[in-house]
Amino acid sequence: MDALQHFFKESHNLSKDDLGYLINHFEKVSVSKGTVLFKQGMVVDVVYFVGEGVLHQYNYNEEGEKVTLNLHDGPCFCTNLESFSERKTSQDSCVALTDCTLYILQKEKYDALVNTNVKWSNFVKDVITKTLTKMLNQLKAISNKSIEQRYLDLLKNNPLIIQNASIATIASYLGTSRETLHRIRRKNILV
Amino acid sequence: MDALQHFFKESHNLSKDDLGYLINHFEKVSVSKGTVLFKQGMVVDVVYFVGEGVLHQYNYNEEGEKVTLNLHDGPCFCTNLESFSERKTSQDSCVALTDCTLYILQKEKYDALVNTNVKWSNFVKDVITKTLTKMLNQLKAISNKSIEQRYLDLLKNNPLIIQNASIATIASYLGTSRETLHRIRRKNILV
DNA sequence: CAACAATTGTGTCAAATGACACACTAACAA
DNA sequence: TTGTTAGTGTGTCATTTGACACAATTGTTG
Repeated sequence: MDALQHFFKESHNLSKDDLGYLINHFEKVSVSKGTVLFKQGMVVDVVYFVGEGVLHQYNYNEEGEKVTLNLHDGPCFCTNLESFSERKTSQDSCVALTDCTLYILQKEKYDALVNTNVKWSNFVKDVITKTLTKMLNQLKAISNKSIEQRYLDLLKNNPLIIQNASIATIASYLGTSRETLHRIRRKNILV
Repeated sequence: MDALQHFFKESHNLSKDDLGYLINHFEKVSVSKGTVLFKQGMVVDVVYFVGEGVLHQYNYNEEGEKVTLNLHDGPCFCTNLESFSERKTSQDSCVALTDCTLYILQKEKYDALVNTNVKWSNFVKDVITKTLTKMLNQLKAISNKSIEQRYLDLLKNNPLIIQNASIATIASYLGTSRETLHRIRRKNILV
């Protein structure tokens, strides 16, 4: 439970007992590269916490092209939130690009946690609030950056993503074409 | 309290009593065009619910250019979430582009609500979850659309935004230049 | 009304991009 | 080994875009 404990210790103040209580809701698993974590058409009834490894979340647009929605590089959460919280079928799929250490939170355990008492409900509320805040800040940051700068940032901050995702996947993630990303790569070959 | 009641009735199941209890946390105000709702440097200690009207949320990038973060067209919530939830100073500002009917939720009232009991804490958690879900879906939708399509969607779904924001503001919101948006406008003059 | 500022409309041009075509390489199976 | 497949590297070209410059229009203020 190492990575998970570390994450909650860093991001939220919890007593030792509370931390133990929380961690008990998760189940640690190791999955190998290529494992499908969820797939288009199913209801995603778990939240994954990625301890180590890289996940690829994607769907297909009207033209049938694969569109990368997210490249998760632990430590972070990964799920299809709408599917999880409203029990809808997912339009996204998620596959492990590397061997991964994951911590699984089942929907029933999640529901039990948020109904324990007001403290735990507020704790989950705060985790979700932080997730939303983080996403808003990322969007702000992105809006001021060129594709090239975003690629260089990724190279610096998330080298595992660069090493394990194909150039086409990264291009789709950055919202550009494979060829343009290749030009950027060639130009920055020394970096 | 019309627009606010209507919003919560539509989006969440609440008994009459619960709806009344919730609504009591808000204060209805009318503001005129040009009113500053919050400003860079201050701590945003309220959440606004926009009943009617258009708000412009923006900040400045490193080059000192105004960047539009959001154009809020009621009914919707508007705040700086990070500033509100963590009492940090805001880097964003927010101005009314039209006369507006707003419903203000003070931070103290918010804190009181989420600490009432597990039911209300979970209610707020669900509102935030829905907000996050909605944003993720918008991002998905945007990633498949051209600037032109997004402009036409805005014209169709949020005509008040088109009517009240300048072409430069809308261009910034869509992530393009004033000139390019003008080309799109000229091309679709008949629409 | 005149003067001024702010916004919008427009043309030109260099640069960036996407689409297409195809060669090259690596990994893997038969 | 050979063939196959997926992924990557590369060149060409039409199109789109952003930047710049400036005209036209609108709105505001004295």
